[in-house]
Amino acid sequence: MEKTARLGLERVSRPRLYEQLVEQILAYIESAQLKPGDLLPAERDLAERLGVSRATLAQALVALEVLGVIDVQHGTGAVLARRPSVASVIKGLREHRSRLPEIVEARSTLEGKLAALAASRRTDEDLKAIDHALEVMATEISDGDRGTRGDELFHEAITAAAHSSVLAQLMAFIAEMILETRMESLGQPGRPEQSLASHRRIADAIRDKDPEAAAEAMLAHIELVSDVELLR
Amino acid sequence: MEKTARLGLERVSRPRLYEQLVEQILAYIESAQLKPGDLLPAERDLAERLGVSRATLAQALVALEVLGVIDVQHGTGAVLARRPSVASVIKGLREHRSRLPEIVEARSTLEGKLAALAASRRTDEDLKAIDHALEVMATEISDGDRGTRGDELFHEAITAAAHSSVLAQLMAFIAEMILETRMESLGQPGRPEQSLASHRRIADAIRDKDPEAAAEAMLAHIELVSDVELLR
DNA sequence: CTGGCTCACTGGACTAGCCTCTTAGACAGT
DNA sequence: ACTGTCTAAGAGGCTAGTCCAGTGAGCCAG
Repeated sequence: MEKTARLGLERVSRPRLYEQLVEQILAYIESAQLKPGDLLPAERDLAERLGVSRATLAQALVALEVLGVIDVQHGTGAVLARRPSVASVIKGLREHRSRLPEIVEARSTLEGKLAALAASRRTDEDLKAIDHALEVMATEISDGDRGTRGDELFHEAITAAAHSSVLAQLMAFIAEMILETRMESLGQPGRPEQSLASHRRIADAIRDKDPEAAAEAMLAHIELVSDVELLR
Repeated sequence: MEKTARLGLERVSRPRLYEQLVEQILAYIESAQLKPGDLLPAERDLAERLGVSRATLAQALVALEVLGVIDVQHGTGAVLARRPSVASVIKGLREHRSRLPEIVEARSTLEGKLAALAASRRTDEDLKAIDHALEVMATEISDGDRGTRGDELFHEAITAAAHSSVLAQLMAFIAEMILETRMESLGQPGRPEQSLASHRRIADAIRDKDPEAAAEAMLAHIELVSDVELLR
């Protein structure tokens, strides 16, 4: 991955049929004004209408099930999940590919909280991992690199130190969004030295077990990084 | 759905083969110490080892792809996604089914922010939807109900009023978790009248476009509701 | 009216086969 | 030797056909 990413290239992942089907079915649900609890057409029927085999349609249905859009019941059919919002949100995300400000907003909300939790829950091992990340970043920068690996490690260490698997999963979600929207740079520091300095402030607050200062430092850090990114 | 849910019953969704396969493959990845970038065994091979057909295995792979665990490439194979953390987090969640405190924590973090955003971004239509939810809840309560539908509407209206699809999706994620962990009650008010009153405080702060008061009121509300739930 | 049975319909899963894509290695030509 | 081209093996993508297993409406006997 490293080389291709560095070159800005990315293996073009050919479209899979089931992915198209997901889109089409989502569109159908909306156009047909289907409400939660309603049934999708029978598999054999749908497959014929969409011009694909049942096996492929089955894949699309699995995807929709994992996404939480439908609930497939043996003998009954595919019923729309009680939360239609999920479908529309996913559709919305696919459409305008979540704009940058919203992602920054979500990220700062979560990471602010994570920093505060890390300050109150960190163990000595957590702190060691955080310090290690700082060292890695410092070494990278002195080598002329941008310190992206250290940056990544740092945020991962803080997430781990917060000891909240739910919030951690939400962060993983956002990280995925950032990748998907091809805004990898968002996770990277603008001016390396400046970024490292604000990392140190965060780490110090966590070391001192000061939740408010940690949250504040994290918010300032994200604002700094994001501002720089927005200028491009 | 309504009737069965009210009775605490739930249609036992028969296990699907592909779901078991997802678990097995996840376990295999861990046991085989596979790292990001590594390849899973070939489909034909894996299918034979697991004793299923390729078509079924393909469904499991689609599920893993949607979950962000792997990336299937035509002609090459299924490669582990660069973020193995996602897999382990998902696995962890499945195992200990995220304890209540963590979910409350995540929910209050997000909803506090959502309330603040709603206060600064709400349109008149948003406010109308919020007031409508309050009315529904009031009607339900005076009818002797617990006002769950109104409660749901209220939180949905606030999420919508915040105008942040990213945060909205994260909330949808948590809502799903709550459902999956069969802690539906978490989303419901403890003492209906008390809950309604704190909803009104939140709504007033949003009406006045006071972000800080809105966030504070929301946090107080969630604390109230959660405390009640924890006593059981 | 009730209980039990049947049958049409739904999804679940498998098999066999053919297509396209990727890649390593053989084999030329330089 | 190096380099470019070609080929074949092996990977996933997709289809068609078949059979199995739940679901539920409707019929019919008690």
